[in-house]
Amino acid sequence: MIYLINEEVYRLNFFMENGFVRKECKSCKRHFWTLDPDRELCGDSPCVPYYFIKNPPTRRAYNINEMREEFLSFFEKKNHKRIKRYPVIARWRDDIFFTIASIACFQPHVTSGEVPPPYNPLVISQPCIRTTDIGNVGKTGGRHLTIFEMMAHHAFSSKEKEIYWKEETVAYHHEFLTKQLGIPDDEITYIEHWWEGGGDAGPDLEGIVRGLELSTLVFMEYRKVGNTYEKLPLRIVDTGYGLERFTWISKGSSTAFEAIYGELFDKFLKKFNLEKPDEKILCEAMKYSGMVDVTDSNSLMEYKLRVSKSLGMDIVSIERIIRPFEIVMAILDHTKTIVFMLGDGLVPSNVQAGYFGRFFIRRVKRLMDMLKVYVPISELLYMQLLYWKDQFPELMEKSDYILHVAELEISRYEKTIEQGKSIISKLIKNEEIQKNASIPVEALLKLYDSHGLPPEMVKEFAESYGIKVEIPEAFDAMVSALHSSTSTKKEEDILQGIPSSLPPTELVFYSDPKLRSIKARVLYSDNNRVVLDRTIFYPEGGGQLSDIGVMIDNGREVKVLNVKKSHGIVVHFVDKPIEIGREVECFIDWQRRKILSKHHSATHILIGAARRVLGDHVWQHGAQKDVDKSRLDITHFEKINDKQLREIENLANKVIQECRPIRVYFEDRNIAEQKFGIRIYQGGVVYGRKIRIVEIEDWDVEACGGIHCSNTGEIGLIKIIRTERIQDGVERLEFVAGEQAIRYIQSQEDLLNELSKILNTPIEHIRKTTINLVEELSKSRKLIESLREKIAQSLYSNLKPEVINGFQLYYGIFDLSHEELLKLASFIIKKDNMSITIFISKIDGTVISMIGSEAMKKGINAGKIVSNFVSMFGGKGGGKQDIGQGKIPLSKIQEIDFHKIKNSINDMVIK
RNA sequence: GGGCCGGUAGAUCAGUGGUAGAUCGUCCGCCUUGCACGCGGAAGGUCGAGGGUUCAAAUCCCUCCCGGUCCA
Repeated sequence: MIYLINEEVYRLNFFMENGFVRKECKSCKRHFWTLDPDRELCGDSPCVPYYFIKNPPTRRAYNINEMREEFLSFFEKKNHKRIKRYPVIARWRDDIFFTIASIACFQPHVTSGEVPPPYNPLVISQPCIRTTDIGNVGKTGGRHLTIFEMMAHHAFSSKEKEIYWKEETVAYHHEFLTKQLGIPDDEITYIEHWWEGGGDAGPDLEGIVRGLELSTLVFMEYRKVGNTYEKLPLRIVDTGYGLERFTWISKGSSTAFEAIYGELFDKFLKKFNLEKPDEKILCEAMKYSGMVDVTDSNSLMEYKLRVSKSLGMDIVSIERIIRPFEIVMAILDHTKTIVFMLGDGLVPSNVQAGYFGRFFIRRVKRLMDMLKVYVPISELLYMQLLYWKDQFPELMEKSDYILHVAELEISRYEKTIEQGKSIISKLIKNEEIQKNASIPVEALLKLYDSHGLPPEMVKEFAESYGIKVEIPEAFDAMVSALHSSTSTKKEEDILQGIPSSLPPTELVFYSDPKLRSIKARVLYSDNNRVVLDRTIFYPEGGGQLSDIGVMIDNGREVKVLNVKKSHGIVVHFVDKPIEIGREVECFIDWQRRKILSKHHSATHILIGAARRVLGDHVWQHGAQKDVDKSRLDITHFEKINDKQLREIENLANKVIQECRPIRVYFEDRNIAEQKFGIRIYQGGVVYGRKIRIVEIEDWDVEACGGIHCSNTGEIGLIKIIRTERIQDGVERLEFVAGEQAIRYIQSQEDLLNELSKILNTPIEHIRKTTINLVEELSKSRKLIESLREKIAQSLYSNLKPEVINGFQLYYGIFDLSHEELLKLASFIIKKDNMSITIFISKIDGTVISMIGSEAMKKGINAGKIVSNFVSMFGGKGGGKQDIGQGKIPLSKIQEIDFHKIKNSINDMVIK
């Protein structure tokens, strides 16, 4: 729906009064505003090459720190409040993993109008991570980066309060570029554009200088609803000034990376033993790199030809010179991304945001492999940390964690690849594959899906063994087809059929959490649901189970089985209906409530303890508070060892013994964030202007809707009962608290007592006794084995075979076990290759037959001998040619007539 | 959250219902001035745990534990 876009929205007084003219670009047909009436092109790449290279338009060169400061202090002077950066991991959002723009820090709560911005107007330089362009990083000289800083000034205007809007925004922008940086005003073009993102939309202007888009000035005022746009309650100035691009243009260096990383770039080159390519080649290559549409191979070829022509060199030679340099740029970019991700507490994992941490680390490793260099990744990351330490000191504080975890990831990756190679070499021994000398697609899919081996790696490895591998175009689609059956379960609508006119339920469990009973009026009821005007029943939420209890309706007891909340309405699930309009008396199961609140408070204590023991990267990943036991999932990069577990447990119990107060209160969202930081969102995304804070004094603060104890002392005791790794990077702690902890310890004690009785030894000796027992068992096994050999030997010498047609028939009923008979038979057939044996155990009716190698060649079949035999005596059994086993009922043993057996074997021999 | 693959000797793994194996490593012996190689021999196993099916389970079924991996 483009009806909102007309040139009027861009026709600013600022342009009119300052002599700008509106033109259409001859190349891309976009409209733009300029002070140069003769200009025909918009000035953006790909319509023009970068012509700031070796030709910067600014008054002077800035390094990245200087440029950031220049921007922030400029807007401070214009009455903007400078605010601190947000983490690159967007934990306050449930729709994105990373902070992708400065405005992302304020979505959705501020942009929706629900929560006021922390300051208004404000200025920020926000590090952002975008993974979509990862494949292009390095190839475009710096147009694509996975991590960049978005400098921005934001103003949030409402009907009540106007801050500023388009005119001032463009004026500020223009003043910053011209007066502050010294860019000639006729070199700046403003391209008209329409912006949409995250459901919001509005017109925007892109600020372009010498082929480089420096900034985007978005005027957010619509929300996209279906196919139409609705006015937002706020009008938001959402600007984005690319710090790296401003720095680049001010230096006029051949690539942005030289501008961003300065001497770090040279250090990386030195580390990899690479020379910087000839400046002339580099400049020429990068000048046109902005004109490449990386998704279009024609455009790429065109670009190569153009560079080749202008340098008078062939494409291959240029590639050979430029390619390693491009890879180093990608490594520079990715290692910075890794430092920020890990520094902001990301734990690499196979899921969600953590997956990207792993992905980037593995990618750096692969890039180094392409360069055929090996430098420990931790060295590169440390160089990044040193480079950024003055600007982002908080990252250096996390250096131990960052370096350790990155190396850990590398070693995991190497292990996967190593194992992968052995899996592939085994696979290619397969006959079918040898015959066709190629690996089929299904196998390729399986290698990736089950073993994580990228098809490119399989191809490279298999082809070194002469096995061809063809990777189908649709490989990714085929992978997702493998998982197509995955169903996303829909959340059932608990309010279905309930009139929407009902008022929100008054939540008495918050205002008076100690109340055990209350009278309330029934506003709605059907067969299994009741809605009241007010309730003390805590609904399921925040990982805490609901209260249960009863409602008394005029002496009649109605059971409350479960309670849920949706859109402010608390729905009680009950076992029978109640007449609407009745007043009922509610009683909650107080014992259960007490245990649940203990478990909930214990969860908060534990996460505080885990963070102190394991590190700041520990975040709650999920939690469930049940009656019997509870569990807390936390992010951590390796298995929690016993010592750490004890430390966490001890620390948690220390907090309990200190009887710290637990305060629960509602707080303004901005104030809470400023006071306690993003860390309060352990339990996930929380909505609303006022949020409910649960604060354990000097220990843990979280935004949480649960019911808690008022003092840590009430919990009494926390016992962690086990840990489990539920996925990479996420550890589950199962624990019990209060009475449940005591009960647990008692049951452990019962177990020990029982063991003590069984082993007939005091508890202190159980350990040693068990060790002895296991050793004894092992020794006995060996002894039995050797005795069986001996029995077989001695029995053999006493056995006299009967000769039938040249075969030696050994038979008999013995007081021996199954295993002993096996030994005996196997001993005989090794000595006598014309032997046929058939033995029966008097102990359990086992029948064993084995035959010598020559007898086998003559067609005797031990399996058949046994099956014939057992069928005669009502047993079961069978086997292969060389061995048969079976069983007959013990009662039949006295009926055994060996003549019959001999006859049946005779039949077999004659056949 | 939903799949898939795997767990057998110290290590790497083979073993599709019928006597638990191979290679490397270890130890002993031979050969050798010595070492490496070579030759001969030996030790080394709760077949991840528990339950079930079966005359018979490393093997089939169920539950659990551990590791790897993919998708959302």
